[in-house]
Amino acid sequence: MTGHSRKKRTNLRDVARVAGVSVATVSRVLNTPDVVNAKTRQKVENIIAELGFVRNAAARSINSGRTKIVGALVPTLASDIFALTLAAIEDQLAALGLSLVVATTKENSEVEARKAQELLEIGVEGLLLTGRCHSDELHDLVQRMGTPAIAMSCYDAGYHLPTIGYDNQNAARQAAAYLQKTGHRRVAFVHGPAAMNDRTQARIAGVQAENLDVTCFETEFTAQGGHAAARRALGHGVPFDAFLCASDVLAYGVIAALQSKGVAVPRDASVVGMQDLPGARVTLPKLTTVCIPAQEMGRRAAQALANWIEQDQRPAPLCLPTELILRDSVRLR
Amino acid sequence: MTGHSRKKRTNLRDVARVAGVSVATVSRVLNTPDVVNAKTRQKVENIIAELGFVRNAAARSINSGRTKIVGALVPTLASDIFALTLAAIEDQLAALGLSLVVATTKENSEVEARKAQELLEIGVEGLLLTGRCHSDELHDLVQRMGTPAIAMSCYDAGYHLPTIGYDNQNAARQAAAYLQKTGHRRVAFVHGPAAMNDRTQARIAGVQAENLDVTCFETEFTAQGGHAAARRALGHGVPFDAFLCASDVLAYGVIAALQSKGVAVPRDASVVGMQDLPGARVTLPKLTTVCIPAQEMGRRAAQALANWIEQDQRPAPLCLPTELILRDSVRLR
DNA sequence: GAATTTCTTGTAACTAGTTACATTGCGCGC
DNA sequence: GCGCGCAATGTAACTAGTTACAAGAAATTC
Repeated sequence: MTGHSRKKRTNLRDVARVAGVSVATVSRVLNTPDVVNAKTRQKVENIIAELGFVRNAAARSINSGRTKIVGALVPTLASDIFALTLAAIEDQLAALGLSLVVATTKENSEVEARKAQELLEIGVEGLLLTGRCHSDELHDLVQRMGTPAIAMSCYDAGYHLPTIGYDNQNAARQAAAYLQKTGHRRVAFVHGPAAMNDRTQARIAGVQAENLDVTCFETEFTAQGGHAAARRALGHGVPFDAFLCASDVLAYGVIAALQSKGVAVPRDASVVGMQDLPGARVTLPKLTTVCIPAQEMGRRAAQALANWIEQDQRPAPLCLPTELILRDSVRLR
Repeated sequence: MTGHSRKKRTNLRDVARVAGVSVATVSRVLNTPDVVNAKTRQKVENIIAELGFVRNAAARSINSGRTKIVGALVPTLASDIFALTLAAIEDQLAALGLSLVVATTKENSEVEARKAQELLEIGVEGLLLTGRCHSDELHDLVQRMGTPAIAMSCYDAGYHLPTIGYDNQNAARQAAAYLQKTGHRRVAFVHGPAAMNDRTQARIAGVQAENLDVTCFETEFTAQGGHAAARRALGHGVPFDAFLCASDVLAYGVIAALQSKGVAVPRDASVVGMQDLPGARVTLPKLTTVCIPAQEMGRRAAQALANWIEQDQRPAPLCLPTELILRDSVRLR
């Protein structure tokens, strides 16, 4: 008792008493109904409905060791990309009889470790992490508990956890290579905070791998951030041929800023995004972008984690292809 | 045992044995450390760290009756609005020592009832629902279990659950009234699926409450949906003065469709959104919209639910104000 | 009709914590 | 030196399920 009157809910023993059977029989009605005599089963089921009995998963998990919950740690919920991925994860997990608990880390590895511990206390049977940058504390924890854990949104076959994601460096490089091929030279790379974010760092490396004159503009990871970055870039002296954005959302802001300053896209400057969010088809001009298979990744990661949990099969790292989607925001010079 | 070797994790009794103390002492070290002798406490804490002991929340909750988890049921995760609200909820709950489990309903009340049952089995101590349209089954369940539950995204003081949200009808009416005042007459109202969605229905009613010539266009609840709806509207005969959108996201698509068809916004047609998402400031033109306090609502709902859970104080219904944000997408006729 | 098998159900132990109550040992006053 | 109070710790019961095992009843076999 916690003190304040928390009236206890009807439990399995209540059902047994009212139905005039043993607790084992009620438990069997719930778990292996076919071994129970049809008449008894019917009676018990009626009582269950009548009393509005709801199984206590905690008590259940204490014996079975199973909670059927998996946890996901993402930097934030307030971002299309994670929302899209999580939606796919939740969907897939639900289809496999698992629930999803979400915790946000705010790109802070201390917060991440703390939330991971909380998730493990709750009894999550698996963890989905974002990226490859985690505190030692978290690694230790996962190691010790032996909890299946998959890192998403990145790919590194040598990483100590299976990664299910895509090649950030290559994705950025695809965009950069295209800009080069289409005659662009002076490129502004607009990206979110790079500290503690291996994905952003990889993308920066990818852009710099091409023979372009790249200037990086770090900004908040939102459309407004993109807007601000583009305005900064416009006041930067020699004009840029192209704006390569580490996210479509940034690109939305960049396009708006450019157009509103009289820089026509793509006539005066090209813009390339990354992610291929649903909204990228309805910008004006339509956004040329590198498609990152966020939903596919979510599905695959959820499926792989479920497999790991149920069949004890550690998944192989998986690198999903990213693809340059040509639309209308790049001028062919 | 589930069969396949699930090696059991170290538990409180292991810690007690290794530390040479009783289980009660270990439990006290975890819960009421000040009643334990400093030297003993130190010893136990060392063993806990050494063995990497992590408390089993299920076993814990079975006694205390507390899980410190609350559940949220939202139509989908793949939408800015819910993502934004959930982010605020998660934030606030975390600050109050509660975790969030998210389940999506796909706007289907059967799915919703099933997921609610699952959440209650897990032992959520409270529920956050979206809107006012739920199956009897769900109502019964909540009633019977006596679980605190709050309906969000709507306001209805007479509803049997406390509502913490805003007035959808009035929000839409604010936009419609503004369009009327600024000389618009023929208005296309672009909205998402209305069946099973009390919020959308209320918004339709709100728009129709003003003295305008309104035609409704139902479409998918995405930017692409808005795009498609606008194109449909353009082929509708007499041109529309204005497009009122039930969501900013729809408005993004509408603007893009109009501009790409040579209909200048706001010169040839005005566009008004609803929500005031972060992206609404960086459309071109900047979007005039009705600000819906999604994050504030999330925070308030989380706080109110936590209060209800901890102090047994059922919150009063709360209607947050919506506000028309004037930007550049409406022409003053 | 007895023996064996199968079906159905019950008893009680078990999971991993919490906690009421009992016990121990120590310091202190008288 | 005895009893009192108090702090620190231990014992064991309790939570709500699951499940191994036992046992009784019915069906089948010989």
